[in-house]
Amino acid sequence: MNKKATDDKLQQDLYAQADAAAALMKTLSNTARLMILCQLVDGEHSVAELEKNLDTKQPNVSQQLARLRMEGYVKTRRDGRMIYYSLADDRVISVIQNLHQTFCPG
Amino acid sequence: MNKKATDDKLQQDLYAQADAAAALMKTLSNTARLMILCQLVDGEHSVAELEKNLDTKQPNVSQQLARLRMEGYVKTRRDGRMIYYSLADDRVISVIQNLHQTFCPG
DNA sequence: ATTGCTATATATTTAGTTATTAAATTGCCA
DNA sequence: TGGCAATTTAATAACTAAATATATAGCAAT
Repeated sequence: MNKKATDDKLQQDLYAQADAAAALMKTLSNTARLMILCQLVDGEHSVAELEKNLDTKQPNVSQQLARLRMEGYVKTRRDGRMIYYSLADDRVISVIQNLHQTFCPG
Repeated sequence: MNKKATDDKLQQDLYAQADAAAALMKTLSNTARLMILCQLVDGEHSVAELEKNLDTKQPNVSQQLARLRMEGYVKTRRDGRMIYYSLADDRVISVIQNLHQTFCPG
């Protein structure tokens, strides 16, 4: 593989990583989703618990949770009629913790 | 101030910070914008330099730069006919560096 | 002054997102 | 099995962003 080809491969990887990062950023770009993930950093919560700390109605919470599920950022566990959500992606934890330090210092 | 009022105030601050963080996430949720900001972490660059490493056309780069300017995340310096961009917000640097560690480890 | 390059702006079309209301599941318990 | 509670799904309306093409403006050299 010559120099140019190596460069192209590095560029491709860079784009792939940038796309992945941008996709995560898009997921975090909604206040409700961001706060859901924040709450999940310290462990699992039921939908009702999550909803309590959000300024939006329950079906919207559910819609955002559905998106987070589909994207693989959270996983669920059913116990009776309650559904408990928890984080399923280490990168999310890293980014959320960094955001907390950056935006809520002290 | 009673307990409830204190709680409300904390909640308000939390929402305000969450909104600010979500707004930054939205800005970073576009691959072109994200890569522009990545490039600026190690110092200022002209539009032409930035464009070279992007997989999009010039008007789009310009459009994204305009948005970054408007949001106060970058500042510009003119030298002749070139305009040099650099970062203007410390929180962006923090988040980008964290993303780099998270998505481009090693 | 006009050619060419760099940078930015505008317009249009297309696509995606968000929040809301209403209706539908799913599981528990009397 | 009838009813309530928790959650999801569906449908829609209002908003926001994207890409593309095209146009404008500043500067610099010949």
